[in-house]
Amino acid sequence: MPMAPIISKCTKKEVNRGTWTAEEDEKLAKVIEIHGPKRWKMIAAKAGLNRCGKSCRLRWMNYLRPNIKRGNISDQEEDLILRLHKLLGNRWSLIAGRLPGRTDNEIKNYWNSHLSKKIKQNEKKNEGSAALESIQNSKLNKQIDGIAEKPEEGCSNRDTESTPNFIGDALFSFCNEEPLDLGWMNQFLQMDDSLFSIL
DNA sequence: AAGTATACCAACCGCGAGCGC
DNA sequence: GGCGCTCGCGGTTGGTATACT
Repeated sequence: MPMAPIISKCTKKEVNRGTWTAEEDEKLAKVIEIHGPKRWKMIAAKAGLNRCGKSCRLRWMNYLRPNIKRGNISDQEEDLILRLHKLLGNRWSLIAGRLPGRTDNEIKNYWNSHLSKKIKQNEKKNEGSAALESIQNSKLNKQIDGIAEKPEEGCSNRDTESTPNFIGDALFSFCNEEPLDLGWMNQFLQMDDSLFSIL
């Protein structure tokens, strides 16, 4: 019978909860600078924060980490979220991995507060599954207009036949690459329609 | 101006996977 | 193999800001 220690569940009564203060952020950042973003329990202790490791990790991942982009999700990012969600479902961390500077929490919040409503509205309007397509296509058309036909450099040596292996491979590769610029996004937007048709 | 509803987002919670002992 | 610990993920909650009546 697994009996996890109370402390690991962040339920210790005397642990701080709620919004982080600037002072706490500063302390946490300093410790992470020295020890790196791992061993969160140790980091929480070293920082002298009355927080559990889990809370420290979350704060770092969603707020303090370098290169975090906040707010103003662009049309292009929104479209990418819609498409990746269609491919991956609620795999927020995977989706966030394709959006440089965005966190899984932010994407999840954005989805729950904006996109899910939008989709529901459109489903009502269009009566069914064609709704999502219409949102995506209207946006996609705007983008595709500007996309050059030639493939991105660096992908030219791939076997581009649409075999199931290639698709799985491609998806896997997209999910594991370092975040790229709009070139990647365009490449993805060009090819994921073929993924959908086969999947 | 005051009260209420809604939107947004930061943070918490529970769970499962991976790892070392 | 069992156990404890750490980490990461996705769902949910709660506080605050803003809009509306």
